[in-house]
Amino acid sequence: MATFQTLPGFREFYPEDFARRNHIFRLWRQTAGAFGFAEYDAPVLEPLELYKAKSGDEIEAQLFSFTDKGGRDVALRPEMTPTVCRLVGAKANALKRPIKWFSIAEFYRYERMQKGRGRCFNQFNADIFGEPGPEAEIELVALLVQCLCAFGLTEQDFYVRLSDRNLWFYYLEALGLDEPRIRGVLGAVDKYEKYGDDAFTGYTEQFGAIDGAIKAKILAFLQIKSLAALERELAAFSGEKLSARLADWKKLLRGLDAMGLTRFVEVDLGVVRGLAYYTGFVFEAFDRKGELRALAGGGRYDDLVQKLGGPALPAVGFAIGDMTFALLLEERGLMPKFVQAPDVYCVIGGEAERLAAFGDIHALRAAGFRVEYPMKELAFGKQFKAAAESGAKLALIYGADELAKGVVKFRDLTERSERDLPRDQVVATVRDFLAGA
RNA sequence: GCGGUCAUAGCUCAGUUGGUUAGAGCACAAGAUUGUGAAUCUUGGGGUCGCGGGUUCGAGUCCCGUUGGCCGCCCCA
Repeated sequence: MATFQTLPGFREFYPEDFARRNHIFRLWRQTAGAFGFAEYDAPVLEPLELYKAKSGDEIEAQLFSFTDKGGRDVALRPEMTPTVCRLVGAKANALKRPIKWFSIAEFYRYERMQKGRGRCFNQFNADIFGEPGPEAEIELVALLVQCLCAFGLTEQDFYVRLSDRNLWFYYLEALGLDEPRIRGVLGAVDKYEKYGDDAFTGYTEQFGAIDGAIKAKILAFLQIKSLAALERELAAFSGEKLSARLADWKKLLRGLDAMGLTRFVEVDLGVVRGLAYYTGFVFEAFDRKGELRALAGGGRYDDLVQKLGGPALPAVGFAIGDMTFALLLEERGLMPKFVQAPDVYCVIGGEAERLAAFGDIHALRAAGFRVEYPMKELAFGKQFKAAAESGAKLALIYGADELAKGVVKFRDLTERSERDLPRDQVVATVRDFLAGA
């Protein structure tokens, strides 16, 4: 047993693990590129104050934070949003709108481990700045869906729940609640799915028992699962805010429908999401079976760039975590097996032949081919076995007989056929063979 | 922060009411095999039984503590 262990909740990526991670990152990156998002990155270590400013002092308990040698209070980043707000805020006036950015980065949270949650994880983050209308949400929900579909997941595997903090706010306002009570109700709404009526306990303690008629309206609103139901419910209310909001909903859902994404999206006003900085549409992706933690989450946060010292700038964003996502891929059998197979395996007779082979090996590698050979002298039988196991498509055989004739033996490992090949044609022949394969 | 559960080889695990030098399969390595393919056979390396303490003539086994894993609660940006 090793003397030193990894810190709790941290992960090590052996080559097979790293290949899986790369696969995920590669498809996310490719998908974001297709949607016209530009990639960025930023420091892993940030001023502690950046996160306190966004989330309040309590956040420190869940951060890897410490004082550095210069006396600065710092924290390993637990999320990307404050950082990207700073980046965008600092150059907002010079950036072409809309600003569509994404990142794939590692984050740290000082939390207890659970299935799908560790202290160190990766997230894909995508954000759009400078677009106040639901056009930004359309783009991001579409990107979110495609970031999952790119791996072969379908509407059978996951769905996106769509909700709206603004709509709740305007609705509860129309029911005559003041702002503190609205926040109290939203807290209850967020918990309702899990706790039922007990979700209102906190509200009752703070504000007294909620009016029965109002509670009934709230519970009815919470059940709304479609645009049609929403329109019916709001028909009884007048007011510009609510009708403008309804128009946004129509635009959003029509846009998603036109992209063919309706089958992935569900209206579900029960989703409010914990943190209070969201200001409009919010959305979360879940596995259909409901066995895993949320796959992704996001929403609109129009006030945050300004709150963190930048100009007023509307923003929407979401993040996909890699841990739950990888669990889902494994569960659905969508995680490929990765083998790092060379293109060419060289079989080498002895030390003299090895020196001859080295020239070709390096030339092939310089030409971009993946070439392997045994580092130690091995019987031919073993070498052919190794060549077959390596997954290489062809073997080059450097034996004394061949080299005496100025050739190498070129063996197609799939066909099990061989022919002699003049030394000076090795690179060109390998290129032709692999291009045809 | 709280609770449950587990910890023996790289992996999966066995190990009897406490009793000699802790085992198997897989994996890895060597040989059979000095020029041709995932087989077979033989052999080998690899363990302070998570760590520390206690009970005992004797602890992988029983007790206490601790660290870590997994699962759940709180939280979830």
